[in-house]
Amino acid sequence: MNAVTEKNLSRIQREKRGKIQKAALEVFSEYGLRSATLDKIATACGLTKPNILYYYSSKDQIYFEVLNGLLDEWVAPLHEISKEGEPIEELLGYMKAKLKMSKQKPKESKLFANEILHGAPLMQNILATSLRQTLDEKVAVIDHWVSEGKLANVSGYHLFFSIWAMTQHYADFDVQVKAILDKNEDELFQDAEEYLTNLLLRMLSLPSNQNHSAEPR
Amino acid sequence: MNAVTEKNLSRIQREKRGKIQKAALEVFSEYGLRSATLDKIATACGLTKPNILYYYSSKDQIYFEVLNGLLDEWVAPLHEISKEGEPIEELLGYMKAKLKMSKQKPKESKLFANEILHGAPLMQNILATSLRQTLDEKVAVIDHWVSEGKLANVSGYHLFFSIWAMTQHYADFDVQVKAILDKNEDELFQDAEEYLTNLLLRMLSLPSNQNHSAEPR
DNA sequence: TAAATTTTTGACCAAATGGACAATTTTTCT
DNA sequence: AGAAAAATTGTCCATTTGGTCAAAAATTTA
Repeated sequence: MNAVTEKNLSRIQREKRGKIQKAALEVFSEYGLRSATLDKIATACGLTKPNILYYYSSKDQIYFEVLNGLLDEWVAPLHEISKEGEPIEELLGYMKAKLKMSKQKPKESKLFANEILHGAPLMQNILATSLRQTLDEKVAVIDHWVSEGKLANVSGYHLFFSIWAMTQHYADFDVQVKAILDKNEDELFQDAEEYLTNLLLRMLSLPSNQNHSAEPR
Repeated sequence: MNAVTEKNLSRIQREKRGKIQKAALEVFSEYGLRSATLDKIATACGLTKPNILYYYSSKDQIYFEVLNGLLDEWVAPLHEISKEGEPIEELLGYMKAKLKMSKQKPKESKLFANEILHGAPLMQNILATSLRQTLDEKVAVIDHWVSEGKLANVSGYHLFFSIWAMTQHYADFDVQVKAILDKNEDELFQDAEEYLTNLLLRMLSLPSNQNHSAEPR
């Protein structure tokens, strides 16, 4: 396998495919698969429509590539949760990583949100196998921590659901959030982090364990 | 004003418009505004496309009517939060009302989610005025409760964001939830309610206030 | 029951859009 | 430089789809 560069692509191939994917992310995240048009993507990346179709065989394929290209990155923070770490620290770290992604990658977040919202036709399989397996493992870690008395007794699955929901909310529903709060983005996410840190600390700490060592500002 | 029936519509008018709106909700919530077609709506309600356009002047108008028709119902639980009530009880009640809506009206939830996800072109104004005002009032109530020492010190705005996010997650991302958990819907929402009740209790109770009277199962 | 009104529909149109393709231009290789 | 390969584009096409319209059918009214 002559693997000089990723997948044996020429310089031009790599550049153009990169441009297309970047533009496609913009357009797909704003409009969704169906409402996005090749012309919009073409304009966004300064190529012509037939030129785009020279690099990707169809609009659907571009969408698929973009989605898949982001998947690993999207799930990565989950893998960082370490059995060996201090439970609450690990989970706070996970929340913060997810919140950071909402701030820095809102388009990606919206792309996934839209896909799942409409039945995840391209991801259902991955959700039910890969993601599920990873999550099962992490929930087992949480159960272990709970049984060891290091964490309040909570459902690991629902804990993850709520962390996902609350952090992604700031990206996916940013229009609503910004319609209600005037703060600039930095302030907003700063406040959100404080709020969520406090929330998790209170929810996950054992009643006895006077471990309320929230970072002082 | 001859207001015998709603807006002076004949029986046929009322029936057909109702059918169309119901079918439109199905189709729009599944596909979104752009991907939904009049033909799909027509099939879903057993009418022909021109017949639908006899009752509504355009596809956009149907969408607008459906969205607007649901708005009040959607915000209603917020108004139920009473200044006079017991703080934690009021907020738990709100969460439960929202969770119930996720269970019983997932299509409506998805419709709103999709609209906001794509910039809320038809609702931005309402979000920034009506919803914002209502929320400001309720946040003032929360601030009041906090200042009176009846509630732990939390940001009212972020509290509402997180309640929205966590409850709607079970409707909007049901595909993902169901790919990970095998439970049937009743069990799932029962577990979610327990989890969220516990979460809010722990987050909102004052440290001193040994008010952990979670409902025993 | 006959006229007037409302409702329904088949046929049709124009715009939008994903995609095909042959011809041309640019780049790479020898 | 010149041939070969890769990249780019203008043009075109078929399908989808929102919407029109005149005629027909059904309902209401007088």
